[in-house]
Amino acid sequence: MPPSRPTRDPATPLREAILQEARTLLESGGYAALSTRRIASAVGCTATSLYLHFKSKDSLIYALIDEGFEELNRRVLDVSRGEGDALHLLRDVAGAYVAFGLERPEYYEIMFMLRAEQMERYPVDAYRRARRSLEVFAELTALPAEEAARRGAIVWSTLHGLVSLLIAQRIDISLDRSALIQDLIHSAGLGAFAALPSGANRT
Amino acid sequence: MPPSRPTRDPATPLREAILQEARTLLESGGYAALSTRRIASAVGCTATSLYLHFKSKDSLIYALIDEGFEELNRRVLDVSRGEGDALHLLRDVAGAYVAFGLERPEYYEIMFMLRAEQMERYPVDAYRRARRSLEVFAELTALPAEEAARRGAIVWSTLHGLVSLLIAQRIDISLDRSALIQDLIHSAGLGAFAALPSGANRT
DNA sequence: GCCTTACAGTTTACGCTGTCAACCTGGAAT
DNA sequence: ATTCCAGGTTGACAGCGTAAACTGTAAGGC
Repeated sequence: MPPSRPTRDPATPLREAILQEARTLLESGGYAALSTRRIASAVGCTATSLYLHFKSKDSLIYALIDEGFEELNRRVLDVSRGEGDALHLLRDVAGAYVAFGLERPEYYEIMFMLRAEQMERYPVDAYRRARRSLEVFAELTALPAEEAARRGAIVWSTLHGLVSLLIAQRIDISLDRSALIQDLIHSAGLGAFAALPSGANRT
Repeated sequence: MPPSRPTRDPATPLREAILQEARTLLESGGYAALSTRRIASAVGCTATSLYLHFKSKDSLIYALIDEGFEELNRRVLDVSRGEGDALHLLRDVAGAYVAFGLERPEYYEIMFMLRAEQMERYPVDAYRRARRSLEVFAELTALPAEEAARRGAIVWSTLHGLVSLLIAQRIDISLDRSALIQDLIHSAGLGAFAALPSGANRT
């Protein structure tokens, strides 16, 4: 006889079903749409069942964040292995970063726009590993480690500023979006390679 | 006989007392610490009394946001009226913006870091008026309106990126914070004045 | 002096949230 | 046959924003 299935399809065990529903809700309504009870009722179980598979709601969200970083890393690292000089590569990488943010704003939101106290329990080392793609900005500068790290952070800040303001709809809509993005990516290149007061660089 | 005071000190009518307590809670615990019930119990009234003076919790927060913009505008406009060439003025203004963000992170949070759907009801024109200081970035470039607006948005994005990542504690703490800020402000100057592919500019 | 009106607050309640403790239940192992 | 346990459920708790109904008090008009 078949191994006695529960009411749910065993091909998608509960944990995966919960994750899948969380993805759907996130993509359709952003972070605000994620609630344990809503997930549970869509999946066909009770809210507390969620805690059999995830330590907390936060840790469920961390799983989604990980998925987001996986995609971001894939996109960025793909592009970073392309051809061309460092400046053009950096612009391509920057473009890939911005594209990810604008194409998957809900993922970007939980990855980079949640307030710190809501992220407290996200393991620091996991976060560092997850942010792998951000190091690419630094590496492309080919500067000494500390200088490179600073330039990388500057590039990241620059891109993050635009992406988060666009997602939050704070930028004047009368501005030509793609021109703005182009200019800013160019500007990020300047931030990475142009002469800064602090030292080593090339024009 | 005295005009029969209610249990509360009439010198600070309820609306002001609520605002004051909201300020205190915001400054001590950020947006997450703001709850109608917590405010009410600290003030000595019920949660629903709040709705006699504010349309909703959101509109109470808008009042705080307005206060934040008032301070930001004061700081930025003060500096923008200083002496020096446009580039140095822009760096001073950028410095003032960043300083505000880092010195009043809880205000910065509700002003610029809340997700869009939570801000939906903030009147668009009020928001435009509130953001007066952001136009300074554009004005200092002394470029044709459209180009200036784009450059201004780029500068703002750049600064916002750094401030929001610092506030959210996403930037590697091993980096020298003030050097980073210096570099980024320099970089924002480049974004405003350097040659971009799109046209009019000066070195 | 009495009645009306308006205001300023409270009580109560609704539906929502994340989470915990206790309970149940069906199948596998002893 | 009995025990054990993983995987679920029920019920509850404390908190949230907010709407409706109620209460007490002050001021104004007659």
